[in-house]
Amino acid sequence: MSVKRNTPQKAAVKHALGEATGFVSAQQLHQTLKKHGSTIGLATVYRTLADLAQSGEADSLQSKDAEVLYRACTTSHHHHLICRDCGLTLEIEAQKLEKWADEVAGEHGFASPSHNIDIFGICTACQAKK
Amino acid sequence: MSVKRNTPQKAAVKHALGEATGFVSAQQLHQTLKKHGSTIGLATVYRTLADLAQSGEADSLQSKDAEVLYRACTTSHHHHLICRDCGLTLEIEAQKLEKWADEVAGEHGFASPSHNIDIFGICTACQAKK
DNA sequence: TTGCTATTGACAATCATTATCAATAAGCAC
DNA sequence: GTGCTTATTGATAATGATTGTCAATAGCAA
Repeated sequence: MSVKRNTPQKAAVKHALGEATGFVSAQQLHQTLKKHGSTIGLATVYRTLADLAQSGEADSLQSKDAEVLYRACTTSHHHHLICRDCGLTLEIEAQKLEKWADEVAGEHGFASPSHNIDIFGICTACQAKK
Repeated sequence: MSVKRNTPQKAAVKHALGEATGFVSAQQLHQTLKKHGSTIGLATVYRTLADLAQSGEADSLQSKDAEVLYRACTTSHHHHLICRDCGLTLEIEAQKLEKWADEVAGEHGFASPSHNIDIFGICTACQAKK
């Protein structure tokens, strides 16, 4: 049960994640930080992101090619509407859905239900670009 | 535009996938096939699974630790209710959901909507084991 | 300031997946 | 059946994200 410490590295990762527009990978974040002069280590970026995801300060999501993407978010439960082109992300509230998912699980006798729900599409800006 | 050929290897992968109870990884499937005496190569298992997923004969899903899991399925669109313990999987129909997802996308101006929806829980059998 | 130890960063190790490529074998015409 | 074309296979190397290791560093409480 270790006590957490505040370090400039953690602050930097947190800040960089907040600046990003959509979901970003640990690798991308590391590149960005280095471009801005940071000497932060790649492993530290991974560790910090894992912590943030753990504590609910960031959402994570698997991309198509087997890398994990992260994004700063509100701590309340929500889902995402994500642009397949530019990665723009909107947070979606869906009380109805939560209820539906839990009901479906209950109907089949499943306990401790949880779910993954993400919607993808092409945002208006990216549509205009074509 | 190559013409597909039927090979015993493809049939074996397809059969093994059908035998599996829930989602399995390419690695697991390869182990299983070898245990049953097959000399199939790992790369072939990967290739065949990718083809099946492409053609809609199998569903794929990302597990927590960055591996892709596959499962034989009906070709119509559906979602899954998956046991976190034993991997038991049920297919779920949800017209309401499809509609809801498309509506949400439309409301925000997103085109060509698609979605990932999976529900997890502990099935009755696994609850009983505790 | 001092001491304890959480944290860091460079690098090695792991692991799933993909690419390479020579050898094999489907499918087809005859 | 025979022979030809080329899709497919399987062994292995290569890739790339992520995690483990460990000595050095630096929070933070006293």
